[in-house]
Amino acid sequence: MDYNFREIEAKWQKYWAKNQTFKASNNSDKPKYYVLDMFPYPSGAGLHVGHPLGYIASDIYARYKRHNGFNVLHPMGYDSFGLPAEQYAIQTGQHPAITTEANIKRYREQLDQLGFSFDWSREVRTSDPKYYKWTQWVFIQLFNSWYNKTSDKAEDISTLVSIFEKEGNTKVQAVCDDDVQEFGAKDWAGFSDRTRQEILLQYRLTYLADTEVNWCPALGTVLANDEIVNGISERGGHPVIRKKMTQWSMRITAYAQRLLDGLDSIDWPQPLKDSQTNWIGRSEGAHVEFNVQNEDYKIAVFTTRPDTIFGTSFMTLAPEHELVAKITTAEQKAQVEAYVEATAKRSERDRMADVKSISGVFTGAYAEHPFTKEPIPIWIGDYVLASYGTGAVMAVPCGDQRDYDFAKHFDIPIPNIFDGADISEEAFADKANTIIGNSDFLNGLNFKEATRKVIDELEKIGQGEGKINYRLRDAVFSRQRYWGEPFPVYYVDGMPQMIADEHLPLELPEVEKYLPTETGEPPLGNATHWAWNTQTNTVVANELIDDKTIFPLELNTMPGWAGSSQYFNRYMDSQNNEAIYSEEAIGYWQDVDLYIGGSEHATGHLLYSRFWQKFLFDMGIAPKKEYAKKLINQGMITGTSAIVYRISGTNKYVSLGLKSEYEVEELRVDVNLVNTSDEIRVEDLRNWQPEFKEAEFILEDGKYVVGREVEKMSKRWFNVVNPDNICEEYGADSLRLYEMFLGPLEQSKPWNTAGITGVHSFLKKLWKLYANMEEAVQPTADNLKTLHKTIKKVEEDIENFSFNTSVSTFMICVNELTAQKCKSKAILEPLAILVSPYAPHIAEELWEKLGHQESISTAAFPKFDEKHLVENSKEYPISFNGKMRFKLELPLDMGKDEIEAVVMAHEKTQAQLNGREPKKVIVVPGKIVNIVG
RNA sequence: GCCUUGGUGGCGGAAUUGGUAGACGCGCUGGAUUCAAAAUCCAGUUCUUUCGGGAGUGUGGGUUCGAUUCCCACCCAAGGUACCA
Repeated sequence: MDYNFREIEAKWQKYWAKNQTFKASNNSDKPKYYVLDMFPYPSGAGLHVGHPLGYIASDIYARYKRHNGFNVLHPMGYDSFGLPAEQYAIQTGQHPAITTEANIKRYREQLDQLGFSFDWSREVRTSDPKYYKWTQWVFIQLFNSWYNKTSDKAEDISTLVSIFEKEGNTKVQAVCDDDVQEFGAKDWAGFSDRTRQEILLQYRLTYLADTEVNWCPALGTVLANDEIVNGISERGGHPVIRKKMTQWSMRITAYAQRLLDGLDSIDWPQPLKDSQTNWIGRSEGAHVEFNVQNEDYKIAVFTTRPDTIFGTSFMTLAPEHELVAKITTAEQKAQVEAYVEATAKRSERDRMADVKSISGVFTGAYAEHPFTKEPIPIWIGDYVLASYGTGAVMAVPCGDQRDYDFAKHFDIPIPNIFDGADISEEAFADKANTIIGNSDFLNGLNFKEATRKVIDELEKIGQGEGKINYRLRDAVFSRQRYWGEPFPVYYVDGMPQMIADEHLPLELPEVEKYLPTETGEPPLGNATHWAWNTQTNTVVANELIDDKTIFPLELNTMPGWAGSSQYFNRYMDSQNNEAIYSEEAIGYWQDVDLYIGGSEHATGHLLYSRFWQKFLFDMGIAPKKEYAKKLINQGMITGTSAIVYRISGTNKYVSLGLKSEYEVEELRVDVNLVNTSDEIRVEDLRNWQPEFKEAEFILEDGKYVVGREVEKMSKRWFNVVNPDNICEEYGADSLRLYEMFLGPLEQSKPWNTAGITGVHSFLKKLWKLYANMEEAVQPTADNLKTLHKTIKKVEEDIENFSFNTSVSTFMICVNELTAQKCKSKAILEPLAILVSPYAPHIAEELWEKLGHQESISTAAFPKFDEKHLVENSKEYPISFNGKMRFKLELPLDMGKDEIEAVVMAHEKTQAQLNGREPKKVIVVPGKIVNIVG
């Protein structure tokens, strides 16, 4: 009987679903193992062959762990809030929930078709109110918390209130806004309720703040940096300005140090850890305050080089700095204002990317050097960013290249404060070789000594202190979108109030239009029923708002990363409606053992989710500080575009081999029309798109051959390959094997469907092997050697996530067993288990043929036995000067001297030496012989 | 610029601590089978050669009996990222 993969795969997919084969139990005597994939955004385009790469790898690992006696949790769900569904809604009026539902259905069909061992009973969807109830719940917990630097963890806000009642805020060590006013216990007692709320908001882990955003007035919305090209919106080409907006923020900066420290405890790829480290951007230095001459203002700066303070010859403020308007002199006013306005039009990314042009304006004001009391001119320049540090720089041109360039450009003096450094051409930034000179009490000191000394002196005069600064900023958590989680927040007298836990979820309201309102409010401003009745605890019509018992609700929604920040924990008990998850569930599963996903999430999802986990840990809601022990990045699969060549100015197309004879244009055509030999059927092309209908084709050898180009898989290049067609033609097992066979999991690699015939015929050969199986036949020594060699290699490969080499190993194994005419059940039975994580359908079918009633998924993984691999001779490579020239079979127990004697006496050795006398003979028993000379 | 990863036949890739470079598969060539094709099977396939051999893992050096593997310098590609003070 032939290998009928269509029948087999359908049969076992049905079996697994019916028997809930992969349903994981929350209590078991077996050790637990949690394998997690990054859940997909269900886009309208469906899955392409790049998506399943990581899912196949994690599925192999999950199945392998089951064979090794683990209780495996392997869930899947959907990150189903997002922009594309909203864009589609704006265009068509179709509710995003409907689009999303349809897309999920298609994703599910495609995923099912690939035979993954997911426990679908635990599925989550971030857009499902039953799920986002808990996203809202975490938000409320964050609101009700503050960060206590003394205990170095988040605590309930009530502990902060009792500190305020006892002693005010002068002593408390808390992470909070920069501009909090000091108050005592008496003050606190006298504050109105509203004032208290305002103060507490400055300490909460999620808080309202005015944040700078890229505002596009024409689109009525905020844009991300990458949605802006050359200062105008990518969509529509409208102007974009920097604008302050009141938004929710997450005080992730409170966790900066712990997020950094935690990296040491997790097995994540080093490049990923590096990018998180850089993103957090810890730098040690000093906070220094400069007085403004003749004014009562102070300019605070952060510097990593306080040792160079005597080299300060000017200061630069970010154009947005709040002091700019206050200190600018009348003569400079026009120039400064023009510059500030020009800067507001540039995006932050723009300003940062432009390294070459130097611009800035003198404010006319002077600061005063803290030690020399000399005047220092204050400039503004767009190379200083308001959002980093204090938005002001003490410029030391002799020690910093940017300051140097700025000084040169504007003819500002460049005093040299380094002993023996030449600064005629460029700044001297070498900390290690710094000896300070020309700097009063710092003279003769090196970087470390000078830094310590200057910080001491700054503290003495009350104008500075040592400080650790982080590049990491608090994360803006508001989005002016419809298709996201609503905030469980209503406003009383402008102050945010949380809806009580028991009334969650607060569900998204219906709206007529998904665009911002005419007054520039977010889409939820279009809702007619979006007010909170505090008596009935329900959403009611807006016209009922009386600001006594009925209040307006928050109009922003949460960002994309909200729903993905704790989903890995929710899977542990995803159907629980009473709690985010039960203590028993998380007590059993603890954390993710293996997480597989793309590296593009390095500083987004993978950082924010670590932050939430640490918060949940502080609150006693999660038992682990880090939620994923091990993480692996899968590489991207690139597409191989197909190109046809049109003779310029005609409707004639010429085959690849003949294109050099003409002047041609390259056109990309659908790769699915091309066969494995890069030939395209002209008739198919005519039917594909109207422009080819009447075209003329110039063939070579009666064929039209296309050109190929490797590039990102994208609809616009027509190079997207869907798994569906491949499953139909070759089966899921072939696709699974082929995706793994392509190359190392972490590397990006091009897709070319042609090669799949190799793994497909491997499966056919495997199938054939079992057709002649005979129960009674005893395995030969060769059979056992082949089997155990394979067990050893496959086991090592899976442990090392080297799935591509296992596929080769299977091929070698089947080739050898076929050559040996192996019929023994004692060999074929364990072989089926070895193959099963990779090609589960065929493995189940063969397992059944072997006479088993139960699914192969729980069969124990075969045990490797060294004794079958013991050899007693070795084919020694005989090298001359390191180059292998011939081989010689010798017993493994032969000694060094004896080997040398045999080799030297050999006729081929003599022929190689051609009369020369060898200088040296290296013999490594069991490995190699090398003759030098 | 910086950080990270990578560079091996026509292609995807393999080579476990430095020890036979090119496993395995695709493609290609030849053959068997077939009326023919598909499918299947067999043989060959890094380059070069005077058929003895010689060269060869991005480039140039180095360490070593021996380097794809270790060290130094450089080139190229991909991804990330910053006027970060």
